[in-house]
Amino acid sequence: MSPRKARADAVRNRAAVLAAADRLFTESPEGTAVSMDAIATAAGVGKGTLFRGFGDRSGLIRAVYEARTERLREAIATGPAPLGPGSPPRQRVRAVMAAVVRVKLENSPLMRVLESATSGDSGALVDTEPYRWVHAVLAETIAETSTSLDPSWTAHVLLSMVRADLLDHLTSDRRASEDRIVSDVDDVVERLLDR
Amino acid sequence: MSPRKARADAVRNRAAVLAAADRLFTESPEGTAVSMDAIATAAGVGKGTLFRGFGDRSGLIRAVYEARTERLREAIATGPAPLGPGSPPRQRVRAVMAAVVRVKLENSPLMRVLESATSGDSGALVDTEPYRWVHAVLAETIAETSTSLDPSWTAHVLLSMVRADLLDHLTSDRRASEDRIVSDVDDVVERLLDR
DNA sequence: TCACTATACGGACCTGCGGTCCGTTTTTCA
DNA sequence: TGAAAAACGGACCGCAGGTCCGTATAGTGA
Repeated sequence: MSPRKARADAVRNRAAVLAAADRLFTESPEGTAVSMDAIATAAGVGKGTLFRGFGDRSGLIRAVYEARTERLREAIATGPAPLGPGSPPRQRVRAVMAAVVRVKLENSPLMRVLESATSGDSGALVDTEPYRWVHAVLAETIAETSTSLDPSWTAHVLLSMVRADLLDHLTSDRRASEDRIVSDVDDVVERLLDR
Repeated sequence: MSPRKARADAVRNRAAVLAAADRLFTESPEGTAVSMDAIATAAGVGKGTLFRGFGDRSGLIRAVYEARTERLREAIATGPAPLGPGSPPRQRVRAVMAAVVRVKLENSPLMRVLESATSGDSGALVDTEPYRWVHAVLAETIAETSTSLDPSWTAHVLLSMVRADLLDHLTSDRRASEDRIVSDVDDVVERLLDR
């Protein structure tokens, strides 16, 4: 019944691939595509190994993304206030949004890749597991608030204003600093949760 | 000096290509890619003609998009109230947003293609000419409002909540009707422009 | 320690697509 | 009507995602 312990080389390779992919996505100059071959080569692994381990390109990207955001997800799911579940609703929504903005800005190339990789085929970003998860957390928290808006819709609105491409546009094309963006986002959150 | 009148066949072909592309993008089943070859064949034209006339794939998509939204842009730029420039600011923002939502919902496949085609390479949706144009109109109109929020940022927020993929998600996965979405959008607009 | 088997490996290979190129055809204009 | 300018179209190219299968190797039982 026990399906034999996972092979050591497979585990090693998976880690190597994730590390290489993370590095390439992050370092590759703005708007440069990163091919699967490049990732395989950088990881010192055959292409077959990539596809066996992650299914397809978007699977790999998702895996990298999940590795990068594991800590944040944990902090939100089980951490202390203001991110964790114990916090007062409004504070929590604001804290979560601020954290999301910071993570997206700090990993902007990866986030761009993620968001455009998922929007290509049938599965939109919005149908993605991580999106659904944050959306659910936000919606539940918003529901505990006194706002008269629909919680689910409001959560979508909040998340849509922190899409990676928009954030990127604000930091590059304009003079907006990270703090400024966080503060602008916060303004909108307060508006929407007021009343 | 006068650079010879445009050739009749070129004009005919351009129209045929636009029509074929529009039809294919609109009719192709959810999540099915439409290749340039397919468009060329459907238009009864060689592939070279496509690329000569529109530069590249995203150029073609943009052209189709612009043809489809010409009327709306005109109504906003020079039309009567509530869309046109004469209207009271808050009314105008609300009207523009409602019109945008309706157009996006009615042309959802095309809008999806447009938004993902532009987000692929360096140019994000946000750097696109049509986006910049609506954004400018909204920002200017918002500036005439009594809101304390930053007009440009607010305009970005408004536009981000009507991205095609989100709208699609709301209509398909949930039970949200077109009217419901328009009304939800309107709620947010009012919140943001209040005070 | 030594088979033996399940599992993973890796890179040659396939396919489809965006984009280019250039010999041929059509249109325009004098 | 003839010649030049402009457009045509489809063969062709390179690249990237994804598959396949013969080979290598980690685990397992004796």
